[in-house]
Amino acid sequence: MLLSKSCEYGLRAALYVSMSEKEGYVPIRVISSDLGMSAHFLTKILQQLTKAGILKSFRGPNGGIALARPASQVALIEVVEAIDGPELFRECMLGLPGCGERQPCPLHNKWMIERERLAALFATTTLDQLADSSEGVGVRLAG
Amino acid sequence: MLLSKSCEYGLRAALYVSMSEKEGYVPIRVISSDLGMSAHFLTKILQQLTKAGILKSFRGPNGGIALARPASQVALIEVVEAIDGPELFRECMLGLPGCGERQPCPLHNKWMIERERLAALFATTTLDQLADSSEGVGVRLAG
DNA sequence: AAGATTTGAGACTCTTTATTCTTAAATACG
DNA sequence: CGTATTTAAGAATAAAGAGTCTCAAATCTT
Ligand code: SF4
Ligand code: SF4
Repeated sequence: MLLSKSCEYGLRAALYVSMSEKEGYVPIRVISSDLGMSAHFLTKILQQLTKAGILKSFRGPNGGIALARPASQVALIEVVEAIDGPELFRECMLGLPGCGERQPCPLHNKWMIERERLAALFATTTLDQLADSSEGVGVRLAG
Repeated sequence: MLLSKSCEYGLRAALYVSMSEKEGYVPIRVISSDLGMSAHFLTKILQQLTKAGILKSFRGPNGGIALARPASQVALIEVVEAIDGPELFRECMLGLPGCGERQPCPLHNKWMIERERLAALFATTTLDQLADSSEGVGVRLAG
């Protein structure tokens, strides 16, 4: 699995928030309901994004979560690394320590290229790029 | 994590076998010792490769495992799919069902390209290509 | 002030993956 | 035959990930 389930949920929720037209905070309950997730579980995941400075939260009635920055300034890689950590973009394919530092295997070069492409894809894609797509059709975020 | 730990171990062991110059069967105990793995655990993993027709095994003294086919005819993707299954090369990045069939997000096209590149990398690279590398220096398979 | 709403934090349970352990089956050799 | 060697199979345990539950803290409304 490329991304953990928590990470998938976090990304989908972040996209949901960036797509919600209203200005204020969106209750987690609403998000979880719309995306078919457990509210408790999603709350836990979104706390990680809040701690990472990607989301901001507000308690009480009319509370919820919102993007801490404009969607155009949140790259997907920030969400991924906040939840799954940076390992995916740094690890050796065979799980060996000190990737490529000594005796790199021929796979190394090819893998590095793919890994960098993957990192670039996540780093250059922002939430608003996904949210603005589909020309009004709406991005599918639930099954 | 791109590949499970079992899969990493299986790949490393398969590379080890394809690099061992001797003709006969290599005892799992020797492999596990050289690669710093538990013999019991590796045995279990290699059984999956044997069942998949990638390795052949032989019991008793002078027994062990060997490639069922020449290393030049074993693509890495076979090992990966025998252990981790084909999900990695088929799944949606956000874990949504029916990837791309309806309302594909803009990430979809980019992700499909990367996924296909990844699949191609595993599909076109064979064990002997890795084993023959490093011009005698030897491929590093242990930490 | 009182009660309702909503996130924060953490304990807890369940499931999957990782790892170890035990026993059986096949093979070689004296 | 009897014993040592080695894989096969599967139970048992440990660790990590996924998901649930409880309670506290902040905030709003009345
Ligand atoms: S060279 Fe290949 S096997 Fe060695 S650390 Fe890099 S990716 Fe891993
Ligand atoms: S379009 Fe994007 S989000 Fe939708 S299924 Fe394909 S990869 Fe997943």
